[in-house]
Amino acid sequence: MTLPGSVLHWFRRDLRTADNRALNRAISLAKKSNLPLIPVFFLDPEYHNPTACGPLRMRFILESISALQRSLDDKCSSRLRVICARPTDVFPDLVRRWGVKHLVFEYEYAPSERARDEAVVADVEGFDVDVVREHGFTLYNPNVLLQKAKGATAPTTMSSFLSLVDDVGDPENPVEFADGRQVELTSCPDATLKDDDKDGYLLVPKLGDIGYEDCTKQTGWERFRGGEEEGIARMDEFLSREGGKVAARFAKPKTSPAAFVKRETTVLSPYLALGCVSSRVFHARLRDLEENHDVAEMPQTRLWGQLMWREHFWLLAGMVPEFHRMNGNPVCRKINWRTGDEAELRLKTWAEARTGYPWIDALMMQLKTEGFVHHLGRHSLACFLTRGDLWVSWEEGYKVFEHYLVDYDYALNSANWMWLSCSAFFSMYFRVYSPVAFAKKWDKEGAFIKHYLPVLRKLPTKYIHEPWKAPAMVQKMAGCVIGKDYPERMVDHSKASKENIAKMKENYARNEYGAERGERQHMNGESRSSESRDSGDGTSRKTKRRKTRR
DNA sequence: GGATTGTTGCAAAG
DNA sequence: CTTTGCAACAATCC
Ligand SMILES: Cc1cc2nc3c(=O)[nH]c(=O)nc-3n(C[C@H](O)[C@H](O)[C@H](O)COP(=O)(O)OP(=O)(O)OC[C@H]3O[C@@H](n4cnc5c(N)ncnc54)[C@H](O)[C@@H]3O)c2cc1C
Repeated sequence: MTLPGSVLHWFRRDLRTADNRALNRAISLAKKSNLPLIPVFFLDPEYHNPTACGPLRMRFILESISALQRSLDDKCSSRLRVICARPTDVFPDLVRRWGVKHLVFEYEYAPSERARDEAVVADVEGFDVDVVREHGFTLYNPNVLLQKAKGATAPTTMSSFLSLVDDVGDPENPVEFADGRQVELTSCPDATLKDDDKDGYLLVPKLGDIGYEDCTKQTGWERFRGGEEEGIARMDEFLSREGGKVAARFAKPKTSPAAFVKRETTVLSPYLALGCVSSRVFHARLRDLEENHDVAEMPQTRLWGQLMWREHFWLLAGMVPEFHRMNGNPVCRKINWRTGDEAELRLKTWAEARTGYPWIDALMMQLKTEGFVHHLGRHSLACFLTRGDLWVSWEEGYKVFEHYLVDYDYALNSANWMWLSCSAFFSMYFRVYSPVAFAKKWDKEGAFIKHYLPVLRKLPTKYIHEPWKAPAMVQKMAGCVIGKDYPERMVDHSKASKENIAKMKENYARNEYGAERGERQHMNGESRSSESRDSGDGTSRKTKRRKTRR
């Protein structure tokens, strides 16, 4: 049974009904042409598999699409279809099956998603399908920013990005669901719904259905629930703390990485990463807030600025090839990270929270049990793995974060790992986080450490940051013998960090980058101008840059 | 071309 | 409690 026609809205990182321009377009097209709206989400084995995507993030995604399904049922009586397949494998069939006339979706900017979208668009080309795309994941259409940018290239520092934003002005205002209009759409014929039901499209699968162990039995850890309503509620709650004063005086480096009962940042990142909350809605709320309160903080550190970091990194991620890797990435310094068995072993020890440094291991436990770590906690983890202590490539850390974080985001994860490893954006490599001193600064009493590392709970506070210093008797009394109940330190931080600073110096002196740095073009599918092709001397191009000194 | 700037370190010395 | 070494960094702004 094929439908005479339909409008397909493909949900990806826009799992919301509010301020969803693409969805609004789909709805108005359906209305105008009297066709049913068919919303679809793909559980794509390329992304939604237990290797790349851990159970906490998977659960968050499933919760978000469940919430979306309910919301769409209520708001426009259009059932969200959830299809377990690669979009490129099934799109032609779906177009035939539903007689798709219009395919609508929001742009994504990461290369693999871009490639997938191009493939799908090519697939449906032969079917006379009108493909409609909107920008909505970020505050700005990247091309609008690039048009105003110097030399049409993305800025690489925050201050120049901010002046660009200043030039361009505020982003477009958020829009209401269905542009605030009444929604009465042509309903989908029962026969079609029946077919879709038979194929299992009408229900959101459970974790167990798609090859995951159920992790919902874990208790005692903070649980971040997916969904648009949850995200909006979280935003509202944060912005109303002390009548907005908390948000108004927000200063990122002053928020505590050790706060776990009540978080000191918004924890909107997972909602922004999946589009449960629109960045433009958040932005508009912050603009409001700043009009009604005195805000003294620097742009970079106040709450509004956090969204600018996101915007900044997404603009770059759409321009820079191999943004999530060192090789082939023109903004990333080439650094001789450790390789081989020793690198494997170190990575494993770090990832299994067995470094022997309570602060680092507690943070890793927080990552694994909750899928979220405060920004400065991520700094500690990332610095330790890379330039601080272990000298293991940031790409390995990236993958571990991708797996465990509920807020995993291609651009933000890449950019921040490069930042922390002094591979890009930040270069003062002698500023090294100490796993002991930094812990003492933020987690003086060790409450955070004890919460996430129960084995250390009975240890006197005096030794909580450096348990190896506790006398044997004290260790025994606390039921925490070093080398038995809790591991020996894997490295001596003061020794390792000094060696690594010296190595950094050598690596910086080589002045090599992952690729030649030249003109770049945003890879967002609108192909603004004809491609500038390299003349064919491909491999011989040096990745060394002119040195200014020495 | 030279000065300025850069979200968020640490430990030791004065 | 402030300054300095770590080591001279890159990008941008005039
Ligand atoms: C090694 C490392 C890896 C990271 N990986 C990710 C990731 O995969 N996904 C992710 O969302 N964030 C990542 N971050 C950035 C940052 O730590 C988180 O965005 C932030 O901690 C989320 O908490 P929040 O929502 O409470 O932030 P808030 O301080 O409340 O900020 C609000 C929003 O601003 C944006 N934002 C905040 N900090 C940054 C930043 N440094 N860079 C870019 N955007 C920012 C986020 O969208 C965030 O939700 C990473 C940071 C580091 C150091």
